[in-house]
Amino acid sequence: MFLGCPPVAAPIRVGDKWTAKIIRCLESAPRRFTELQATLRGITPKVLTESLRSMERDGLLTRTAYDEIPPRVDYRLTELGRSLIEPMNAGCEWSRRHLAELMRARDSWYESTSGIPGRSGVESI
Amino acid sequence: MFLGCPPVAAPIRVGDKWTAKIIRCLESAPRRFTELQATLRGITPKVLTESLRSMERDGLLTRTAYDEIPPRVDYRLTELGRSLIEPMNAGCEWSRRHLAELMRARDSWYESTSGIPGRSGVESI
DNA sequence: CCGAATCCCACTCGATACTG
DNA sequence: CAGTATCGAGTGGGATTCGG
Repeated sequence: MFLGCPPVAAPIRVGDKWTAKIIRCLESAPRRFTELQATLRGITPKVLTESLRSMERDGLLTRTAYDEIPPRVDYRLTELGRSLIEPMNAGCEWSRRHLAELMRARDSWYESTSGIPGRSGVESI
Repeated sequence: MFLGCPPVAAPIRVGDKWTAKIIRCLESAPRRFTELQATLRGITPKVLTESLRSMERDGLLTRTAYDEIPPRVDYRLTELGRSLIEPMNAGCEWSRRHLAELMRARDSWYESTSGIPGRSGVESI
């Protein structure tokens, strides 16, 4: 039925917990590991490393290690990574316009069913 | 640092495995449970039910049960759900333009590192 | 400073079988 | 037809500790 419809890698790639935030964090300038960790409050080094490696693998950012003591590494967006900002902004714009309505729907659902909280949270980036 | 930046519910909501596909499936007309199940090849009744309930809870679609025998239920997008198509299309457009580049980066990463496959697959909708 | 190693939990998703 | 019940695998993410 949807044969020929395009793949939709972007929401999947960006829909995880940290990728979008990392891109926002690198939008204006390259950052060092510790800067990212400080900005992304709550991320552990392991998860930050995994996320950065995964994004590097997909060509969204580059990792540059300087041979100094103490060691220094910085991460910067590639053009490919930067190009994701546009669809991300489309998602943000949707949230700006419609998130309140979604939250209202969710609240009235819980009122009427006394249900337990479900999936799909809301994150700020 | 990013205080005041808008929440980004859309990629999170749509970034799961089935939500985007369900929206595409309901884009042109309401569908019954079995129609959805047939179109979304591979989804199990349990997961389809969970997804639909979760989307109903968030006001993305409505569920209508008709008191007939055999039972009949249909699902249709709300205006809120329909409004998600626009940012979804932005993600699709990004994939159309850049997915090949991402896959190339991923391939050359594996060539150079003999690494094991990582996260973030690619889905067609 | 920038991670790697290890352990662990929660949660999503799927397979299978059953029902009003 | 439209689900529900149960079980289980896989994975993303987190806590903690250790190393170059």
